[in-house]
Amino acid sequence: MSDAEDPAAQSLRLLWGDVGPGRRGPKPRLSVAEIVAAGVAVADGEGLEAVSMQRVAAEVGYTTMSMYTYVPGKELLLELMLDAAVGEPPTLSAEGWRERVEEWTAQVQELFHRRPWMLRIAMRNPPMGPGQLAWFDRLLSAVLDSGLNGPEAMSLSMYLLSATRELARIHTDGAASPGIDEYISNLSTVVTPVRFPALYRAMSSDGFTDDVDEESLSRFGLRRLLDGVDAHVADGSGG
Amino acid sequence: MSDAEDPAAQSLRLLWGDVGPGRRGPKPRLSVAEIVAAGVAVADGEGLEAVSMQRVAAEVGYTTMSMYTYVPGKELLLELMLDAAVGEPPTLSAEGWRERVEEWTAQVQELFHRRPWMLRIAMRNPPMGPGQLAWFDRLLSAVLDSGLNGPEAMSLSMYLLSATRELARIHTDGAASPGIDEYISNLSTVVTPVRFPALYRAMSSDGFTDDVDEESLSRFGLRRLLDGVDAHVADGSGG
DNA sequence: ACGGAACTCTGTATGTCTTACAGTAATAAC
DNA sequence: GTTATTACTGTAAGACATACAGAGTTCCGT
Repeated sequence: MSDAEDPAAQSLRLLWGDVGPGRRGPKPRLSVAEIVAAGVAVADGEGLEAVSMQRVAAEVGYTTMSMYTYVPGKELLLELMLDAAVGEPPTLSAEGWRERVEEWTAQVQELFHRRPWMLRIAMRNPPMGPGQLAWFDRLLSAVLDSGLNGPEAMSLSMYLLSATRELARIHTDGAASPGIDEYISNLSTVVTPVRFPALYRAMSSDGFTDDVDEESLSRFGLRRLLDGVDAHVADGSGG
Repeated sequence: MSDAEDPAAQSLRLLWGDVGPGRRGPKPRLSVAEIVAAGVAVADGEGLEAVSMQRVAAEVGYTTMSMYTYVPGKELLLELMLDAAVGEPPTLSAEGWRERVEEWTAQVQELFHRRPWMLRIAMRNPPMGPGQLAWFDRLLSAVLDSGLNGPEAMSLSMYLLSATRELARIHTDGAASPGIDEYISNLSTVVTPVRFPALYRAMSSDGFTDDVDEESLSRFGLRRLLDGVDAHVADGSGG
């Protein structure tokens, strides 16, 4: 950590845990992993806003500045937390590829609900550490089984992940804020047929409930997406 | 702005521009709109990180604290900026509903590329001011023309918007950070067939280029989603 | 064995940030 | 014209990231 180093390279090295052996000074009494775990614990317990260098340092029992021995700054710490927080990727037990994709989706949703702070880390660099890649690999595996080729499966997996992630963010936005119900009902006051015709039409149609829960919202889109994959595969190869 | 007020109600009132007439003190020399516009200008020119109360105040030519006369805090200012920054919703000129959805998607992408800071505002409350709703209404209108019913069209529009937004975020993550190419090539070092089998398979298949551009990435997913809609509509009503 | 390089950890300090609070001036209601 | 209400200013408090210098620790080369 002494030499000036490309931030991207630094990010990679820390994410993938290269240590570099045979170092001269005193034995480190801490580790990057411990610090990252402490950060995750703070975020879990008190929210992302409570994660400060001082708070994390207090958590591990060292001074604030000693954190900088292990991690070059807060931003990278957050990246590392993100990758650590995903945990072990799920094992998909369902039979068909479709079912496995749905199973995967349910698992990420569960993760995002358990750790909503993951959805609110503002980053400037593309992270994709080992943890996130492992999850992504599981999804991609299921999607590849549909018969899509490599780039297609990649695109589709990214699309699916993106939608799921952002929907979870929107959902947890609402869950945390009080008065959300009031908010929505106030909103319907303002949705007039002249100003927002489509919205008005959709909201006054049969079977529209005010509270659109994430589960059903996400499911319909996902099903259509997978239907589209089926159609594409049937069209392209089988006939 | 004197009384204690529900933050959600405050949010709504400011987003929808209720002023409340007949006030007693001196005439306001500024307006919420001016302040928000200044914030947007700063974010456009110098990035979201440069947006501080002091910087915005300097932009409009008043003291930092005078901002708090109009806006209760920074977080709400960012919400207002988000809703203002979308601008006028696009007019969709294409014929078929599919083409109009694709046209809409291209327009949001353009918007997100032009103002990437919109994708990095961390919020705790659901915003959905008039600006965002207007955009959403246009999308929903096109989707409704497919034949989906209200809740279905709503779900699908949310799904589509979410995917598009998150893909844009990922893309602009990469675009801003230097050494991204190096990053990716380093990454492929670490993708071994034993650790990430699906990823390895997908990446070594034919026609895989290292740089997956957002355009094609997003397009494939979108097309499958719309195919799925076609299938669903044909299945449900027409026969 | 020993000098010094390299490293860990601490304490202090600086600059930036949000925002609370008190004060001053202006305006409209009564 | 008195008074409540509001706009705006100045100061300052408290949180925060992090630069820097120093003290102590360990290992390498000699």
